[in-house]
Amino acid sequence: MTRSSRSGNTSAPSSKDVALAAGVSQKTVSRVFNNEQYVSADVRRRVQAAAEEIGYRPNNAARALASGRTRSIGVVTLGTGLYGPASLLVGIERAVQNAGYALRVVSTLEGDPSGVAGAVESLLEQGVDGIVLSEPIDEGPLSLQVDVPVLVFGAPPSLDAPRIITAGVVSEELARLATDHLLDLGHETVHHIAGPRRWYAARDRAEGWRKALRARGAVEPPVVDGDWSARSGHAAGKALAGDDVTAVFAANDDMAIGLIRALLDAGKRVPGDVSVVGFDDTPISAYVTPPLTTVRQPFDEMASTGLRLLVHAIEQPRAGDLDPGQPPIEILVRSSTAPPRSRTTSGHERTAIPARE
Amino acid sequence: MTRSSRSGNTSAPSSKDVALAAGVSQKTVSRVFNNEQYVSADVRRRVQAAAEEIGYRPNNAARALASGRTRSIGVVTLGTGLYGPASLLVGIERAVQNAGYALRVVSTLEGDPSGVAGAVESLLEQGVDGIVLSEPIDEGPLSLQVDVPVLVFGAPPSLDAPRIITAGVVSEELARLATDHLLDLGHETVHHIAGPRRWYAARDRAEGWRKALRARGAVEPPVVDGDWSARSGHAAGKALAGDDVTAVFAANDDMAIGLIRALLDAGKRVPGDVSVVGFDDTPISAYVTPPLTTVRQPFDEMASTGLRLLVHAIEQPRAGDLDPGQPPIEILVRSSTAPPRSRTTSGHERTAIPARE
DNA sequence: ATGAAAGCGCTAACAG
DNA sequence: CTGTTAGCGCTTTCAT
Repeated sequence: MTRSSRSGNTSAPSSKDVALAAGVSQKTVSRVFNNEQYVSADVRRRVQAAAEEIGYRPNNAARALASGRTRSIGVVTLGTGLYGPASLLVGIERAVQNAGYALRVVSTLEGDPSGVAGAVESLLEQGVDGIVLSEPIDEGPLSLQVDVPVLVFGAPPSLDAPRIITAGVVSEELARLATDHLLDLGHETVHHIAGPRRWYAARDRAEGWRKALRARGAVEPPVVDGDWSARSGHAAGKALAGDDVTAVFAANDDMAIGLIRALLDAGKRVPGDVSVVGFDDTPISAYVTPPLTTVRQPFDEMASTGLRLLVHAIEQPRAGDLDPGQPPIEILVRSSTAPPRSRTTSGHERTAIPARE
Repeated sequence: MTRSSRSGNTSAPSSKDVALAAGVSQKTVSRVFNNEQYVSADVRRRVQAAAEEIGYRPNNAARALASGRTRSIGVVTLGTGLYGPASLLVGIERAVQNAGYALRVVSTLEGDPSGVAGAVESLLEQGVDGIVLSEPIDEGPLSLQVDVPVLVFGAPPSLDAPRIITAGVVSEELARLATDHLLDLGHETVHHIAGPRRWYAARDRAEGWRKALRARGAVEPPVVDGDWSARSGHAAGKALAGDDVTAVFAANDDMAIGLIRALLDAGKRVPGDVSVVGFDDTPISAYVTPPLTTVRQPFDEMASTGLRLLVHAIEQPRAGDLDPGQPPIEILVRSSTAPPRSRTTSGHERTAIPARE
């Protein structure tokens, strides 16, 4: 507990110090701290006691240098507070720790062209056993020579790595689910407020929406572009409020909320005049006015599944890839969606919507 | 086994390989990559070309081992998607990178008693030059022997470190600002929906609210406990809707939104019958119904200022502490607050409750 | 079941 | 301006 202050202000104790104190060789200390076999219980105890006594902490830099492995995973993420990326990062954090790895994070800035390549480069210098690319924006093809496995959320970029794993891309299916819900309620078609086109997620969601419309032979209204912000949803709403729009699928909840705000300001009722579906199931979406029908991405599932695959690729370099499985997806039907007014008598009071699926 | 034979399939190239290729000593390569002076421009160019040519990347583990420094900073954060902690983490990420350091993250789980100590321990093993404790929950006193400077957001825990820096705690002032705003509008008193008491931020906000009330001699209604979620704000709203409440300060925007939902459901109008102020300025707060009056924490400022101090402590161990300065704070007045409906301004003054401190 | 020796790739002193 | 010589604290390999 107490460090000898007087004589040895000589940096942190090393395994050699522990060995000396325990009366064993340095290698034996190493064995104990790596849980290797062939150490007698007695020696193990002595070493542990000595280590505790002098406050020994293994030095990971030395470990990494000698072994070539760091037991750490690096993640490249967009440095933004947006709900999707942030939630995924939280899931990755947890999954990395659960797997017994340390986490190094490098964040990129939207609009920085060399961002992703530089971020990967920096992780490689730091030394990581695997990389998670949670970079939602298409910054063009990367050509990187990476010597560790890479887990990619979003579209796989062109990079040269021993193993590339793609995980949990469900935006398209969720968008179909959302659009189908509105169509099922009887709306003739569904408008779409999309995210920025450079985002993979925005493209996937628009694509899912488009496919749902086509499958029913519904007309495909022009996409309204947003930037994920409530502000942009609000602007889109002002544009849409004049038309005879009855149903809108917004590519995230924030835009849906801005949209609803604009609709209400324009004297429309939601869902009386216009039904709205969001995307994300942000924590407040059930409590806004009206409570928002939305779809939920299984971030934790995506992160833990993805990480399982990545760790497998790290630890069994020659084995085949595991089956990623299919993450569960769901739609949360709340009060922002209803059949179009023409099909009901009174549209504006809080009507209970039969969940249909 | 010798490395770097012509076959080239032997692990990564080292600075020795670069030296060989450039016809200089290994030390000179090191000089170039550390931007040391006293390297002729010509040699510098040759080394850089050779490095590029053979795809050399410095090995940070070796660097760290030899120098005792890692140029990395570790952060302990609560593994949650909550707006506050997540926003602060984003700010820290950016600030750490701007300072030229790498970032290691360890997240803790709410309710895990040994979490923070274990997290710090793990960072110390990984090797970091400084630590950021962005742990919003009071898990009781820590007694840790840490040998690097520590930057703390929230209350300083009891730990033994060469330098402890506390940064940007402005919750209390912001809470006063929020409460004063309602009082200034003419409300007799202000109710408060608080966060969980184990959170420093919750306590600070409740304290700011309390001080504002006392300063005016307003009665201090019992605190309503929430858990930051819109759901809990909703529950609090149901409880409050029966009483003759005219003004509420919620400790975050999510609870404010849940509260408003409950108030509206109970037939109250906001701000007609009840004024509500939130806390955080979440991105959607301007677009909910009604647009929410709220206060904003300057996360980016807090992070960059804190980090400046931390880096200073790392790089100038013997210099005094820098002046943290005061982060700017502001209230965003939107449409959820108004004067009380019956400005009857009864002549009877309420007696100030005796201050207990 | 334990130990000795030899580096991992780099930086830290010193030379020159 | 450039090179030489030692390690940093650990894992590896090979003995015992």
